[in-house]
Amino acid sequence: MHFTQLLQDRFHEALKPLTDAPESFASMIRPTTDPKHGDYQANLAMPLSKKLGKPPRDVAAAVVEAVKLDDVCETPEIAGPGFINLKVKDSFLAEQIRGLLGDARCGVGKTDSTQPIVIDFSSPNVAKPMHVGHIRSTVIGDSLARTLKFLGYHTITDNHLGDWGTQFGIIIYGYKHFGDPEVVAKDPVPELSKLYRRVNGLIEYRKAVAWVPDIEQAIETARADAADLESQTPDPADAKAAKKLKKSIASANRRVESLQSELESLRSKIAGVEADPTSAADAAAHPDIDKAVLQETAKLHQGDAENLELWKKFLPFCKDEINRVYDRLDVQFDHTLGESFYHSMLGGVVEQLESKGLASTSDGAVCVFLDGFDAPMIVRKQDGAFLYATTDLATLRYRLDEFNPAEILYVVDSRQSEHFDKIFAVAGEFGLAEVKLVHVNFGTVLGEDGKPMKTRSGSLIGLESLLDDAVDRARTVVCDPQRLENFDPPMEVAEQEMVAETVGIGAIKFADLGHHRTSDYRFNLDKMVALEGNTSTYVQYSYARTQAILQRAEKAESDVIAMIDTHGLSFSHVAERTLALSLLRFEEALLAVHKDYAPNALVDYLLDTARVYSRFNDSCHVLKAESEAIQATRLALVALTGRVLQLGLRLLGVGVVPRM
RNA sequence: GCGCCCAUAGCUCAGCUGGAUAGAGCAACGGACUUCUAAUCCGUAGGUCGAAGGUUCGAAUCCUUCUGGGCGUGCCA
Repeated sequence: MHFTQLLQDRFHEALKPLTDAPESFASMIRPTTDPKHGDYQANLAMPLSKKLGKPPRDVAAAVVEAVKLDDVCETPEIAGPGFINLKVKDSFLAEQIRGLLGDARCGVGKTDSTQPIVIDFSSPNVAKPMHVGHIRSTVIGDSLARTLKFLGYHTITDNHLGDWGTQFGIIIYGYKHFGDPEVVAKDPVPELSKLYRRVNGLIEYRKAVAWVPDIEQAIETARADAADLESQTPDPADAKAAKKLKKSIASANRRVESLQSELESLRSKIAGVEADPTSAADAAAHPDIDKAVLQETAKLHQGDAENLELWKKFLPFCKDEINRVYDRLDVQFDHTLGESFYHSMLGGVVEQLESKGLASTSDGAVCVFLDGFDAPMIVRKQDGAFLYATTDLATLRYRLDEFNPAEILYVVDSRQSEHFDKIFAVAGEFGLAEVKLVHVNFGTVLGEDGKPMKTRSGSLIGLESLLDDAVDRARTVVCDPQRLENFDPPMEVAEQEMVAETVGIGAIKFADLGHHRTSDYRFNLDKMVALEGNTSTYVQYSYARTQAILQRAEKAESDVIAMIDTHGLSFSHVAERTLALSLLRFEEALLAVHKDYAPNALVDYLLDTARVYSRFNDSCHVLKAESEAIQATRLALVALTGRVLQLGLRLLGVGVVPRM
């Protein structure tokens, strides 16, 4: 059901005789912001009046006269300068709600489109622990995939794993120097993680040690700059220059502060290693560990038998590690074609670029120079190694050959915008642009302080511990003994755990998806899991209430349909009508998600519908309804609300529980 | 230097291709429970939509300039 579309079609017909651009005016129909103006408003009379040279209210009257709406709407009203206010007829609403009963799709249509949409998302580096930065791509991509698939599109999800990079050099080095083959064979996943952390810690230690003098020097310079600026006396006659000087001083001081905080974090990292006897001994014994790791990586890429064998042996375990997180998040992929899959195709990509005259050698690197970009896209380094731009081009070509998609969505951080601008530009010149390429970019997850989220020591926060925290908090809330007393039969521990997991994981996903993807947002676990507010808990709770009512009434949806067939469906309270209208707007919410690739449209819709339901719940008693006819309508609304909320949450990747 | 993005209530955030009095949640204050789960609902208060111009019937939304902030910027991904 798509009211806006229906109304637009009707107006389109009526506008044909009045203008040669009926669709542009018909598109000026939207839901009202204030219910006193009805349900929908058409704002086309004002702009149209100028074209026709007639007063807008006269134009509105003419349009109202021409448009055929009597089966759908009450008589339109003309208000203010020429707004046409539309109110959907109760009989039409009732008819549509009747149509939703028994419809598993909740009134949402299916597209005819058959050409696939490839969705590239998550794409972590295996062997490295997943961190908070991976939430967004994973959760947004999964939600888009679920939503598009439900809308009828042939979706193909692909997790473009980083499975061929330095992190394997790290593990291989760790295995060769610190690994115990027996222990690794016995318990590979945690052992490999341990090896990764051990070696990576040493590399970071070395980097930190190397950086400290640079940073100290930089602080000196920045301090001197600041002091120099402060010593200048502003010209009192030139207010603008004085202001600019003040600004420069503030900026210089900020720079000093930021460098100092970086220095502090480096020092704490160094102190951490040196305080631990094992780490300190490691650090002393492996002074060139960073270079050695790069050598192990290079050997792997060159096909060194030993390293290749280790890579083949370890990769499945590294995948197990990330799959554990995906299982917990309930995220699946159709394909997991990592960087290693494209390794053999990279040379060919570079050759083709060169033979087509797109690439040229500059400073020993193979570059593609593009109009409108200062820096070239480098596809092969001086040392012969390929870069991610090369892999992305190879991946694009493979996807076109293999899947013949209409669209490819890249759910990747906004900071890579320029990279994708270049990739898309080259794709055009490379003959790979017979497809809509979209960088579905997203902002950064920030901590409480408004800076990118990190632990005190400066490292990124692990994703799994974050999920654990969320579930722990959800548990204390969900398993509050006072609340548990309300349940009959009592809630066993297993059910409590299930509820805590569903609420905790859902809270993180829902909060992430609730923000527009392009904006940065502050991560606040307390707010996400809170009982009050714009949270998944609120929607999940609303769902649980619908199920409680249906259970008490001992009615399945089929029983409700039978009741409606006997009594009909009609509204006796404004809250019923408002809820009905909201339920029928589900399709519009899903199409809005598709349009901007922005799941927050669905989050907003679900919160609004849950809120409307809460009001309905408050003012319209179901079991004590005044008559069986009224009860039939209310039961229908309750059953449909339950299904819409459940389905909507499912498309966000969020689960529900029957009671909480 | 150049490029991209952002600035909306005390706080966290919405605001669709320009529409009527700019919304929600949190926090604050005042109400409603012998509950179909009060994890709820109702009400009050809170805004010069960073600033200034412009486009027009009409601007948070489009354009220009300015201010403040973030990110990116030739061999990491």
